[in-house]
Formats: sequence, structure tokens, C-alpha cells
Amino acid sequence: MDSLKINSQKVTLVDQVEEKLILYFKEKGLRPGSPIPNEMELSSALGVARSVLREALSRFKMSGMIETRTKRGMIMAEPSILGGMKRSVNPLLMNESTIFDILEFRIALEIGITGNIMRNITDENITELESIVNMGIALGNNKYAPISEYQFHTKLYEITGNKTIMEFQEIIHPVLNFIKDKHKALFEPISEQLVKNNEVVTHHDLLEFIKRRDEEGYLDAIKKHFKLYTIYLESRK
Amino acid sequence: MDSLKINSQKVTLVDQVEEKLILYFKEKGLRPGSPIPNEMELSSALGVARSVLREALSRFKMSGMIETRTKRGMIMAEPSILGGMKRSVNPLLMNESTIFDILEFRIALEIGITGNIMRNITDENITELESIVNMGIALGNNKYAPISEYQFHTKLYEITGNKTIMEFQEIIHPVLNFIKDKHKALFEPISEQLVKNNEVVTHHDLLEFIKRRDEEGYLDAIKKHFKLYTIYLESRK
DNA sequence: ATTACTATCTTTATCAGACAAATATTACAA
DNA sequence: TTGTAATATTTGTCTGATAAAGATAGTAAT
Repeated sequence: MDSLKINSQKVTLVDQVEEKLILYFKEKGLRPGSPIPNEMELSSALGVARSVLREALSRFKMSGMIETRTKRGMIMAEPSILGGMKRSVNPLLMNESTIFDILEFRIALEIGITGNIMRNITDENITELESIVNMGIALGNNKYAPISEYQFHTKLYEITGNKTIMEFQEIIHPVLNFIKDKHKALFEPISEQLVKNNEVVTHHDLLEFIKRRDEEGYLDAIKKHFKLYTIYLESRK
Repeated sequence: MDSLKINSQKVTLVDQVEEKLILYFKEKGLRPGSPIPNEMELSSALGVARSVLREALSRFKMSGMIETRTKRGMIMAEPSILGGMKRSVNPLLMNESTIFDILEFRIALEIGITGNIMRNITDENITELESIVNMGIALGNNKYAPISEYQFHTKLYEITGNKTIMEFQEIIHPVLNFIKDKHKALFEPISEQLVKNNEVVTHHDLLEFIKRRDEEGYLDAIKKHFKLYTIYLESRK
């Protein structure tokens, strides 16, 4: 019966003000640094109470779209597109399908940056990757210590030199941890099977391909590296 | 001298309330649908005025983390991770490097979903892609009509069946349009060169690989399809 | 003329309190 | 048990007020 519930999507004044302001900013062609009218002016121009305006502005402040210099007025700022994401990423609040979408997203992205990595890789990067890999092995574990795991992949993203990609990876990291943790039992049998078939691709293996600048080999390897997850993702469909 | 300016990152009460609430939600292990205390209770528990609390809540409402059923109370909702992004994506406010990061991000992602596409593709999808491609050609243009261009790639994302990826693509779409429009002149010479070298990969070409379920061929083709941009992106570094 | 100081003004951050309207709850009637 | 009316609750919105940070302008001192 729950599906019958009417979606009370009431559009509040705050919502409307938010939209109007975005239009206003775009129309005016405001750029980062541009000052915007003060609260009194805006609220009276919009015909709403100052409190309503402030609730809308609060949203912009969160996403970094505007900045207020206390008592001096507001200016436009450079919002990081991902800024708004940061705070709301909470695996506990996501439904499972979203969580797995994110896992799949991440895998696709990491496969997709293969070309970038190969174009940008430096000898220094390789040294760094090497020490990360060794650190993982030093722990004498068959699997990677979570830190090494994290560092290795983070370094790969870093090599792309793409800040947005890096930021994205940072943001979804907790989601991935959540999956690994919560669905451990589901991955275990697949993992065992891969080990048995000798299909496990380690960070060390990946690094070998990188060292050889073997893009095709790396591409194949990174796909296999994620196979544990892709097999599971496929099985869910 | 501007760089000397002290970053007046004053943490307001609203910011603090926002953080506290997130902690509270996590600690309580609230799940989508869980009711949360009413405004009076929250504000007095936090020791702030209701207006301050409401500014913080307004942020959560934007990102879809909470929903308020007017006059009945608030409940936790399922935030779309990308929800917060939507409104703040405004290419006019981004600096160039971010814009090109996003372009690069998108290309990596689209290359990365090759495997997903090949795994999921159906005959029906192919028919749809065909009609989109034909529509583009029907316009008799050497390049794609923007609508066909958009539809073709959107369909590819759709085939992955990954809602988060689709949403992401929707959100960054205006940024890509912005680039194409604003930097047209920069791409033109590269484009001409590609045409001269007969290196242009059309949607039609891509579709052929898809029809043949030729993953390797498609992967190579989609990379070439974006070569116009990757060449430019490389040249910027 | 430049600097130092003071007074005043502007503007955001925060608070307090009010009312309307939608919904839930309760009490009562049929 | 069902239908109706009265009451309470809660969000959405408004008004108005105060504090404090900084801008501005004026004045005094060197």
C-alpha cells in the first residue's frame, strides 16, 4: 500500500527562491568574485522574507557557489561540482542498487583512465607505486592491507593529474569500503574461485604492465583485477 | 596582493549544526524512512534558534537527504549522491581547468563503460541506436546534429543500466556543451587534421562495432571518436 | 600629506516570537 | 463500525530586533 502514497512534492518558497536566484545569476552572467546584492535587497526584490532567502542562500553556501564575507556582503565563488556531494554521501542512507551502481561507476572510471595513466606516467610515479606495493606485501598478507589498497589506487588517479577525478574518487571511497565490508561474504566464494583458477591480478602485476608501458596488457590486467566485483555485479542483474 | 588575503573561513553556527546533524544521523543509524525529531526539539537540543536549524536543514533538503512532509514531520530520505551537484553545475562559474577535467572525466568514463555496454547490449538497443544514427545523418551534416549527438551517447550510458552513471552524464552535459561552444575555434584545426588523415570515427562506425559485438574494435573506435578532445587535452598540459 | 584614531554606517549572523495552514489525533455522534 | 467535529501538532513563512565585523568618513596628530 505504500506505493499508493501521494508524493507530496510541495514546492516551497525556498525552492522557488533557489531556482530564481540561479536564473538570476546566470542571466547576470556573474563570475567568481562578482558581488551580489545584499540580503535585504534580494529578499525584497523576490518578495519574500529574509529568512526564506537565507534558507536558499544557505544551500548555495554549502555547494560553494557563493561565499559570504561576514558583514561585507556576498560574492560568487567557484563551486567544486563535487562539493555538494561530499556531505551527503552516506552509504547507510543509500539503497543497495545505488551502492552497486557506484561500485560499477568506479570500476568503469578506473578502466577508462588507462590511457591517461600511460600518457602521464613518470619514473618517479613508478617508484612511488613500487613502494606502495612493497608496503602491502610487507604485511605478508595474501590480500592487500586496506591502506596499501587505497594508496595504490589513489596514486593511479593522481597520475591522471585530473583533480575532479581525484576528488570524485575520494568522495566515493567510503561507499566502496562499505561494500567491501558489508558484502564480504558474497565476494568470498568468487574470490576463492579466482584464486583457484589463478586469475588473481595483484597490484604487483599491474605495476609490471605500467613499468613496461604496456597499455593493452595493463587494460586487460586492470579488468581482471576488478573481476571479483564485475562477476558479482553481473550476477545481480 | 590578493593572495595574502586571509581566508576568512569563519565557521558559522549553521555549518556547525550541519555537521552535528550528520553525526547525529550516523550515530543513530537512521535509515531512509526513519523519522527525525521536529524542529523545536532539534533546535533546543542543539541550543540554537530555529532559524539556524532550518538553514542547515534546508541544505539537507536540497541534497535529498531529508524530506519534510509538511506539518507531519521530517524523515530521512535516500539522497542521490549527485543530487547536490545538479544545481551547482554552472560552467560560467568554473575555472577552465575544472571544465577540462570534466571533459576528460567524461571521456574516461565513456571508454570505461565499453565492457558494460558489450555485456548488456540487446538487439532492441541496436535498433534504437540505429535510428538515432540515421536521424543524425538525415540532417545531411558532416558533423552530428547536437540532438543526435546527445541522444547517441545518452543511449550508450542507458545501456549500462547504471542510474548513477546516467545521472552523472546528465549533470555534466551542460559543461560539455559549454566547451564545445566556447572552444570551437580551438578544436577546429585539430578536427580538420583528423578529417585529412581520415581518422574520424563516426557514430555509424561505432555502431558497426557494437553490432558485431566487437569489444576490442569498439574500444579502439571510441578512443578515436574522442581523439579530437584528447589531443587538445594533452596539448594543454 | 600621511598616519592614527574615533565615530558612524552597513551588513551578515543569530535570536525571539508570531501566525497560517495542513495534517494528525482525539472525542463524539450516528 | 463509520463519519464528523474539535483540538493539537508541526512546518512554512513573516516580522522585528540585537550583536559584531568590517567599511567609511571625519578628525586629530605628527
